[in-house]
Amino acid sequence: MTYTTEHPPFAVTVDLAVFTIRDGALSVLLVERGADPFAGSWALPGGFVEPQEDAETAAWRELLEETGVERFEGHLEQLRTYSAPDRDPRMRVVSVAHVALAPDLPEPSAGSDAAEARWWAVDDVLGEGVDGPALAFDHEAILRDARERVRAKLEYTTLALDFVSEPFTLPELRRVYAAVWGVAPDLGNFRRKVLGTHGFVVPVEGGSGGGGTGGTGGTGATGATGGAGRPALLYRRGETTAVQPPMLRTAAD
Amino acid sequence: MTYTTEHPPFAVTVDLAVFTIRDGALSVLLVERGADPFAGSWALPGGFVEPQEDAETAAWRELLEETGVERFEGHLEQLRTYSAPDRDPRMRVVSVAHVALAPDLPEPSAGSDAAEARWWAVDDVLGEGVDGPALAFDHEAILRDARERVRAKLEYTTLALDFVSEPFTLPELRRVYAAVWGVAPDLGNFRRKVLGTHGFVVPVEGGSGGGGTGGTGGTGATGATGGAGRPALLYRRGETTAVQPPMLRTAAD
DNA sequence: CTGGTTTGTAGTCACGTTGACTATAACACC
DNA sequence: GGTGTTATAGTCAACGTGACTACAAACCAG
Repeated sequence: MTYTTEHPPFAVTVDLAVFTIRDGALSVLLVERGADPFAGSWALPGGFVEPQEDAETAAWRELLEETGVERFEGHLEQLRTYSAPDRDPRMRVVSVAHVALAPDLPEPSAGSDAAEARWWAVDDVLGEGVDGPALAFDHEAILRDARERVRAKLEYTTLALDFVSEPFTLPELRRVYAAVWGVAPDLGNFRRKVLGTHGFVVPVEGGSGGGGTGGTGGTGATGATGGAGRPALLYRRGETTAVQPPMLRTAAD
Repeated sequence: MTYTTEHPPFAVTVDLAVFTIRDGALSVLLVERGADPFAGSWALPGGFVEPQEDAETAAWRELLEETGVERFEGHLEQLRTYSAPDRDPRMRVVSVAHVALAPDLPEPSAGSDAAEARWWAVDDVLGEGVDGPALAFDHEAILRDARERVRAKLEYTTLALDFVSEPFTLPELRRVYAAVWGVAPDLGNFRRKVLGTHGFVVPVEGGSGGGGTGGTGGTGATGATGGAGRPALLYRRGETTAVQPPMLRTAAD
């Protein structure tokens, strides 16, 4: 199909930096490109915005398609728009990049047009002198911006909650911060801040993490570590989305 | 001229929320639309992105055209992209909105395609039950987002410096915060914060604001108030761009 | 079932920053 | 040369943080 316009022709796409925590590491979903340009390279998932949808809708659609999940529990927000004239050698493409956060998702199906899709530890992609894959287009810059956005928002919002599934434990939540920032926040101070910020988390009625006495149904999904140590209490997310004053990251990376 | 593509055809534009402080009020540059749709309404300045430029370049170009100045001393950054399918009744237009800040600029020339262009106090445009003009398209939402961006960034960056021209006085700078936030920060605390943040401002050698003794050339541009009171010292901007911990706004509006 | 280990929980304390004020200095204008 | 206006300097209690130490609870191995 072809179209005609009286204005400079642009293609508008969305690109997605989908983050999750896997094995204690901040990870991002990448797809291997099957066609030129950059065939064989890895790229952020994305696609064209359809005529009747806005960028966010397109991002949600691509997200569902690429991750293969039916119902996405998580967070999606616009990052910024990348519009360098030569960012795609084929044509003029303006891309509205988005950031998505999710609790541990299943290994993606290699579906659609991508040759393959998998999770990569972000440090393996952006790290200095690491084995990581080269990213297509300007996706490395996008990924960097996206990671910085997530790091920053963890400070002054409750965004970390979107990385865990309910109910969760405080140690689980703390591991999110550790994965994203590269250093774990101080244990005691972290508890004080999270529990002291009204509406950040709410305790689950009589819920203890371990498989111990009660057995109210908790199968043991609690401990990411599973085994030893005192079981933690269970929590759900509260109403609050802002953390004021912010929880500052302790430097690293 | 017409173009053909094999992808859904989009027009890509930039819209600009250009802010300045005029008469102690945060003001924005609006143009009156001369043609339909929304003929007679006011709108944010903007225009099409040309084939060989990126969005930021286009924004700079439009900024110079619309304000009529040759050299723009100020700040320009991308806000976010607005892409609702029906935001422009004529065709599919995706707009990359930008925020620009500048010291008091001259009254704009009504040049180019706009019927008229002038500064509006933002409170007259966004205020409840005020006389202000109705904005075209989704420009009211963009303006709201833009104002919030500026308000927020004043807290944790030295962005306020882009509203004053050098050399400036601390009271001048404080009036910027007052205009943007709607309330003036406490005088003493403001001085402590600005002067105590290394690299926020640097004193001008032997520069006193008033027209008093020295007369080093200072014509009296210093005092926005001009007249009475002890003249303030002059400063220039420092190297720092971040304010950590942030200077919190004291609520209002 | 007992000891060791692991992990979570509770509480302390010095330090820095803020927010609210009070007092003083310097100039312009009348 | 007063007099009012505006800038500058300094004080003090309250709060939140960062860094630690002590304590409690459960799992696992032997």
